[in-house]
Amino acid sequence: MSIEYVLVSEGEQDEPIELPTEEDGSLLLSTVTAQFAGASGLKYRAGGRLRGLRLVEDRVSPPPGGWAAHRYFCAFPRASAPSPRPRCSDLIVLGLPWKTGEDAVREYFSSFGELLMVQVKRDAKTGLSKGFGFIKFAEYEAQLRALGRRHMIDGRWCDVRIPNSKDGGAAAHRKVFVGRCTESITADDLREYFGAFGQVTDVFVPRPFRAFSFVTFLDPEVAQSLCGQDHIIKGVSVNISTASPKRERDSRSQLLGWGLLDGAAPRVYSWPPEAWPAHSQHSGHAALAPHTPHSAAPDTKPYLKYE
DNA sequence: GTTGAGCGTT
Repeated sequence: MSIEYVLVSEGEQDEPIELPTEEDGSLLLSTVTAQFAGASGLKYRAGGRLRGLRLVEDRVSPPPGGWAAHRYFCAFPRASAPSPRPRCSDLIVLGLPWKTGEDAVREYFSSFGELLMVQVKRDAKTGLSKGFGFIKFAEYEAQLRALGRRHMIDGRWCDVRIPNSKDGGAAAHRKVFVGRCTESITADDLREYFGAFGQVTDVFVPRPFRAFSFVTFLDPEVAQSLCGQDHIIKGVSVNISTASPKRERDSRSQLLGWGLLDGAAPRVYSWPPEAWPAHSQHSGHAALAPHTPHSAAPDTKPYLKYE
């Protein structure tokens, strides 16, 4: 059997390329992938149906009627192939009452799912709790349920977060600094306003009042897209910038982000434009953040977390 | 009044 050329295209609608067969009449998959990187096999349309070609080792066998009877196109591994579920990480529990031990922590969080690990950190000498601990869930869904909402444990609001030591700085790209805040802008205001741009996973408002806040998004691209902009929230023009220490931000890229290097006028954004009567008393957001303490509990912690 | 509390003896 002599070499012949087979018409192969990447997708069914794409322009075909002639690929040479081997002496035995087979077509090497490596010949296919040389032109169509990532292809895992070949298929063709037979009487309205898709039909796959036999593949053994590197050799694709011709269909029963021979290569010339059809045009072929590539099969690719599923992009959304059985995606390995994200693994659970250790989670830090912050703000535990001094009296709370591992038994109470375990009992509380086991309602979210099976726990693989519970620790309450203690002073080595005194044995007294340091007020934080670590947990690990068996199921990622349980981790998602526990993250990003606050937890009332033994009478105190506690936070569950990915430990700083584990997130590799990824959180920084999802977080923005909101400068020029006034005291009238609450965590709920920020969550509602910025929720229009993407899912907000954390809002930090320092207490006592300081003229800034932090807003963390689920999607780092949302956070990055907002950096450098001015927005009007409840009539207040706030400035959004990257959430990193000041001295690390004094760079050309930041100036570019502000639109100050290419001559563009700084823009002021407001979304939605009519949503913020200047003096509205914020209300009715409990449904958005059902676990937010509001005035229900004396809460000395400076920030509110959501979802 | 423009940069956050606290982060793991093994």
